[in-house]
Amino acid sequence: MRRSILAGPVLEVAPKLLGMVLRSTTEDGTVAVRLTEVEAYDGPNDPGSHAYRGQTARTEVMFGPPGHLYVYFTYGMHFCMNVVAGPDGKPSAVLLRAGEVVEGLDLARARRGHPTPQQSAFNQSTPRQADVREDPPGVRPTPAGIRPGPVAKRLPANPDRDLARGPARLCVALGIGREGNGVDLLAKNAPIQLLDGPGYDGVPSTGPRVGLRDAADRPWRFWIPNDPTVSPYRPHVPKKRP
DNA sequence: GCATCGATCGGCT
DNA sequence: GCCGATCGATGCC
Repeated sequence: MRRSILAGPVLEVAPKLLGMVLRSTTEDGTVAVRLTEVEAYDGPNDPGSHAYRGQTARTEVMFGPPGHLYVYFTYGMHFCMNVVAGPDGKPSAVLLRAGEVVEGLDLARARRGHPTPQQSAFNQSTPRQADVREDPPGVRPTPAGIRPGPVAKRLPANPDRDLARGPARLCVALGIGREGNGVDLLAKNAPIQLLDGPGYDGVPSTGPRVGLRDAADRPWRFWIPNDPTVSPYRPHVPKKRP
């Protein structure tokens, strides 16, 4: 992974991050994800960017060189992270919104509070007793003894899909919080690293960024089409007045 | 100072 | 689909 790739215009950098791998190592172990969904934020030209109104203590990392990690805290409980892009001094960044866990699956599951396959009925033919729910009236076993119905529908076919589906989940799966802010992702011994990975050859899908009030019309979200780990689109919703 | 609301998520209806 | 949680950055008086 070369820093010069990240130093270009953020709208060119963002799609290039698709298919790249972010790997994080803590005392608990290593988790790596292949990035499947990102959003571009173009600093002073972009009302949706945290850097739109100039540099603050929170946003100072974005004003530094490309390839560093900008982590921020939001909604009183979540962390989200960006890869700083563009040349030194230009505060553009790419929000990492989702990925597929490709290493450290068990650790990622534990951090996200997902049961391991051994602990649950996921993907097993015989559900444990606690997962069995009462059938609604009218539901009967088929002649083969298989009950279609709420139980089968409530258990997702692939729970691992959700491990890093969404920017805050991605941070949890990788064990990244405040202390990740400012880390140089291209440094040789950094605890969090951006690696070339398999890359992505196809044409990314694009659309408006998720949950923004301002500049909601700019199609600066990029994702790998048909990838199940991409998060669902949500428009901005104004809060209700008391 | 104080009020507002967010680059969200999980639980519940 | 709707709602509440929870805190820090920002903006207005």
